[in-house]
Amino acid sequence: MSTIGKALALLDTLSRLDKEAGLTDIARQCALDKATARRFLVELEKHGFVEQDPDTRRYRIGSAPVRLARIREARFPFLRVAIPFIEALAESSTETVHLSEFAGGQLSTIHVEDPPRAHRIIIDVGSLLPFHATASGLAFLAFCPRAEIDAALKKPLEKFTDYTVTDPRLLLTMLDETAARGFSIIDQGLEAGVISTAAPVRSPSGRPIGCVAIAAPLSRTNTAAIHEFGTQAAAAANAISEKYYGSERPTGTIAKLRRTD
Amino acid sequence: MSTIGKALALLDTLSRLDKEAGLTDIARQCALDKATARRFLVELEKHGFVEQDPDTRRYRIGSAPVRLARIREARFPFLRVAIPFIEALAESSTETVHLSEFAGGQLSTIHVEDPPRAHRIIIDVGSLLPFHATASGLAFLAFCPRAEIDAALKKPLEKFTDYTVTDPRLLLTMLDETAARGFSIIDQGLEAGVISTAAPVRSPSGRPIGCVAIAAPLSRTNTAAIHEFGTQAAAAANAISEKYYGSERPTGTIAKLRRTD
DNA sequence: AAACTATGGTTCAAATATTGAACCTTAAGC
DNA sequence: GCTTAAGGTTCAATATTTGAACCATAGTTT
Repeated sequence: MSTIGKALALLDTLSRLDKEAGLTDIARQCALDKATARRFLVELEKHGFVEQDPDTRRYRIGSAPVRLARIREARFPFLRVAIPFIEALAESSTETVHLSEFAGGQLSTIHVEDPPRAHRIIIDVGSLLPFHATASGLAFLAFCPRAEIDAALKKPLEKFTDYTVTDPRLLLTMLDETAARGFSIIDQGLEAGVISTAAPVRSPSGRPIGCVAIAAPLSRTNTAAIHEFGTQAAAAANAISEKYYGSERPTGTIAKLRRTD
Repeated sequence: MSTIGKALALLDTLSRLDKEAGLTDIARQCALDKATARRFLVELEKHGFVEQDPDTRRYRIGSAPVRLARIREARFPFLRVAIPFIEALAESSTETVHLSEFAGGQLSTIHVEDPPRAHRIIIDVGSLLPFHATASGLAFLAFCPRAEIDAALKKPLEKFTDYTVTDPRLLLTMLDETAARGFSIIDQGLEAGVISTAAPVRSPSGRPIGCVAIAAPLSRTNTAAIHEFGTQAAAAANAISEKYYGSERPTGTIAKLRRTD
């Protein structure tokens, strides 16, 4: 792996820790030599990507990403555009609605709207969504080129619950259904007792950039309700896509996209 | 320079461009070989720090910084804490108030509040503040250890206007005045017709982490008004510091800090 | 208080990744 | 259909990265 990759992986690891971490800790978590980790941290600090607390000597994410994020959001205001739709969907569905974005080969949760209910699904911003075990992952993959689907299904597929589907053939069938329907459904794939449905937000070229998903307790849903949620998620995803990219629409139909890619 | 440093410098350059840029452009702007720039971009893209538009093949800042920024702000909510004070100051002073943060060896503007007046100073979020030519830069340096002051004044000091002070000896005197007074004043150092005053937000250890600054048209200010603004900026900076770090106060007096560092 | 341990931080020869001139490919312009 | 320019790739030469061993400091145990 390149040096840059290792340094960025360190940054990612640091960001996923619950709190500030010391040098030895960081080196261990990243499987790097202490000297290497230190040089990376010093270099990242020079550019403001990490900060070292002068008292505790522990490291934390710096402020450079905040500046970059502002620029990114100013030019490419995905959150700003999407959040109103997510809020509306949370209100109408009275279930947890979350938005994910594809970046760095992973699908990450970037926003969550909780419904005002005592019993609801809790999802954290920043959490990663496995492609094979979440509605978002499936919805994302279903509209990707075949090569990327195969690549994703070739990796080891972790079994999170008794219901997690890990058979690539079966997953392919589910992807076909998702593509045909326009939204995915995953029954307890990541967490027991939770059923989810999701639809992709796509760029004008048809490529998915993220997903809108609704997660509900299995105990208070039925097939009809889930299909209704899926339809609503797909509508929200399309609305976000349209607002985000202007009135350009994804080229071609879903079926055509899957064939030509 | 390390590979990581070069890659992060590329990211910084990309963020400062007005719009998305092509490979050749980026390579030229960063003084890198095309092959090198490409490898960096590919590596940065893998981790979500840049994105390549699939149609135009141009590159832009990716979404990874947005995720990192969320984490940073959740753990270290500088903007969230500071903005109310900046807003209040803009309202009471009826001039442009801006907040800067030190990161990666530079002082960058991270927030600006414009007053509701037709004639006002315009400052962009993201703009860099030279240490010797801005009130923020001076206020920051004045509370830094002597070694850092010397390092900053040793660099070539650009003359932005006829009024920019570039004599290190004179600047040192101004820094002493700033430290004694608690806020800096710069008369047309960066832009003709603009006078500014600033005070540092400091961590409990006394180290500046950023500045609160007020910028006003020279034509409608006088010495008394500027001193009043300076006092207000210092009060806001201290209030931010206190709220941000809890009730811990910067250790020692200003004079002591300057001597012992 | 001496010995121990854990952490942050540093060094330098050996190992490895990076570099860039030259090359290929594609697409637009004429 | 030729020319130009941009994106992208290759591989030997080269500069950077690596990590075992080291030092320094602070807290803890005996």
